[in-house]
Amino acid sequence: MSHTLGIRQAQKQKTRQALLDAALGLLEEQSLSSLGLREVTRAVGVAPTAFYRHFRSTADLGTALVEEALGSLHPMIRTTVSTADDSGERIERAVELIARHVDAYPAHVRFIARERHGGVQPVRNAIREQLARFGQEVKDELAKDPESAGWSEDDLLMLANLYVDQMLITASLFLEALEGPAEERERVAQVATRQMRLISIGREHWRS
Amino acid sequence: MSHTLGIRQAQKQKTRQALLDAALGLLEEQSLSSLGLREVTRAVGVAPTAFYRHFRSTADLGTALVEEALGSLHPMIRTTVSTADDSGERIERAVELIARHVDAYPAHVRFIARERHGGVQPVRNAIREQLARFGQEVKDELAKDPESAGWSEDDLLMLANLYVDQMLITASLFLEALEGPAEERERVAQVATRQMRLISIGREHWRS
DNA sequence: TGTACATCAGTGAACGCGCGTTCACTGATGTAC
DNA sequence: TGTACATCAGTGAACGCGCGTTCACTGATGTAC
Repeated sequence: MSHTLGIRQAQKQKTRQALLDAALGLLEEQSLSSLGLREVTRAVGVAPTAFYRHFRSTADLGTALVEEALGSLHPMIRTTVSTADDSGERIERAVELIARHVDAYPAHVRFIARERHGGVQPVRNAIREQLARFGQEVKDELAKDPESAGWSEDDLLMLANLYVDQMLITASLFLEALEGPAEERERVAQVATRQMRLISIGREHWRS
Repeated sequence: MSHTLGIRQAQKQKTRQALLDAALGLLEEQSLSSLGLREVTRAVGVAPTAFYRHFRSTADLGTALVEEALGSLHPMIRTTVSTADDSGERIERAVELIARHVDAYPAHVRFIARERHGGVQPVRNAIREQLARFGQEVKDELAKDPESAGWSEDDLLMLANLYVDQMLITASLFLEALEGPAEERERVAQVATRQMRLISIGREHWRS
């Protein structure tokens, strides 16, 4: 039998989500360090003081947004990296996946790109931790690949982080291209694919 | 004969520079989009209204900081990329150069990393333009290299931008390591060197 | 060189405004019996 | 099922404060003769 939340709990979660959504919208045009608590509650339509029932501060809300933006991506990344088909196709599929993710969640991607080096330390730390997890996970999947025979753990992690950084750069370029014509997005996809391919060629010929 | 600035002009430039310096200091712990004009003037010790004699807004000050942070780097990058010696040594020298630059100008590097995707559009644009110039310049130098025979202009630019992005990532990692122990900085240098080397290996075996 | 006037970087008072945070509250929901 | 009490998400008034911007000003520097 499914556990139904009480009415009170359900309403609270709804308000909390509304605050997160409103904040994410406002953050398209500013940084977290200038986001005001009153702005957020005004956008939702609740009293400023209601904010404190859910978050200690806007920085606290920011770390919740990091979890929302990156927390659910881990399985997706694992399967994308691990799927064993032709290396060239795998890269094209990865780039395609990034493009679709940026289309579907532009505000989340923008938030991560912006706050990764932003002015709010707890949020930077939360993002860094998530990206480090991505790095480890990509490393784990790469390790299973026969191509990784003879690779040290350090070198595998070095390569994994190179891929992760490259994915982020690509996502951020797709984001910029969202407002432009479709050709621009196609150009970004082609450049990203060739860069990933070049890295993969480097991997094939690597001797530690 | 050298042209001496009038006393008035000299004093004005001095105040302007003091505003830029103070802003850069304040931006170590926040984003430009939350930097207040009064904060800056207070830090310098002038009246808030004096700000308007030099900048229209904090966004305007931001674009001036972009020029200060990146404008003088073009010759340095050109010579680093173009110097023709062993490829492995060139990479080590480049990483070393980045490390020293981060040591010498940590606040400038932080500012660029933070505002590249920050909440102030004119500043993002100014940074994008400077980085695009870096990409073109690196491409020009790579083109002179005998290794680039048979490479299309597009592929050379793709590779050049890969190097530029990699330099930025490396600079940002050195920045984080600044507060840590010396071993951490050494680790960053080694990882960055190997990543650059892997990219260069990819370059050697690239077939368009 | 000296004088009379123009320029303009920096001042200081004043303004209206939105901010984060506190506090006691209300009334719907939850719980014990 | 009905009743009496507890919980707690959201309210609304109030606070002191710093913000960006305006304006007329001052007095050192610059310029014309």
